[in-house]
Amino acid sequence: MAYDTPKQLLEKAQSLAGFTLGELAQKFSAQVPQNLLREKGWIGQFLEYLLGAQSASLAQPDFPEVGVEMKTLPIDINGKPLESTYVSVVPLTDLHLVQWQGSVVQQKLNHVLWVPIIADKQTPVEERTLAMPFLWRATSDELAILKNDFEEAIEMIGLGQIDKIDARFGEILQVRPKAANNKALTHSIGPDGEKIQTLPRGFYIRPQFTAQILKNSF
DNA sequence: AAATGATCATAA
DNA sequence: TTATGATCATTT
Repeated sequence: MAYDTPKQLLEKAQSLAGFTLGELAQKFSAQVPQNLLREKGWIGQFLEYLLGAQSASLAQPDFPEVGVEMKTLPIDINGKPLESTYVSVVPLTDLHLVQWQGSVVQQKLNHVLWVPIIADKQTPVEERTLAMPFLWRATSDELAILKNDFEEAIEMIGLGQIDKIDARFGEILQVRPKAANNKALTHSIGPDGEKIQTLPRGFYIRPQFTAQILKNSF
């Protein structure tokens, strides 16, 4: 399944609105996990399957043919986001080669298909309901903040300050651990340009910002 | 309650 | 190992 336009993808996604994950799973003979403890990405992967995403596990948008990234977004009954949104890994080496333009973050956030799911934790996974998906692009103001957050993080890492960055950095885009556990290590560079070991990190969008996106879209 | 840090599954 | 898909769990 390939799409000719973002709108075609949007309409496919919108055709799923109002159904529960259990109903959708039954149609496609999929098994819904009892909880997400051991399958935290199940909902996102199931939606990729339903929409026919092909570029699984590649550092590019889910639907490269139309340039759209799909993100599931858990919300409560009032439409408030329940979690941050993972965007991509944070580059920790060869920072001199990294620019906002062309970065994985920029490419993915250029055009996003948000798929909100009413997913209060007390609701069993199979009873969680898809809300109305919508396409989103950042405004020029939002884009400027995203770019600034990205560039500040990249600059600090380039200066060997990765271990000075915590989740409080970034107005919209934050940097948090993204690893199997807190013993997992990868390479970065230290204050004197030497090779160091550090925890892998990811860029995440703060829930306060996705709340604004939702508010502006409905 | 919100924010930060830790963690789980899977593919290539 | 590093990328994807994220949510869990503890701290503030």
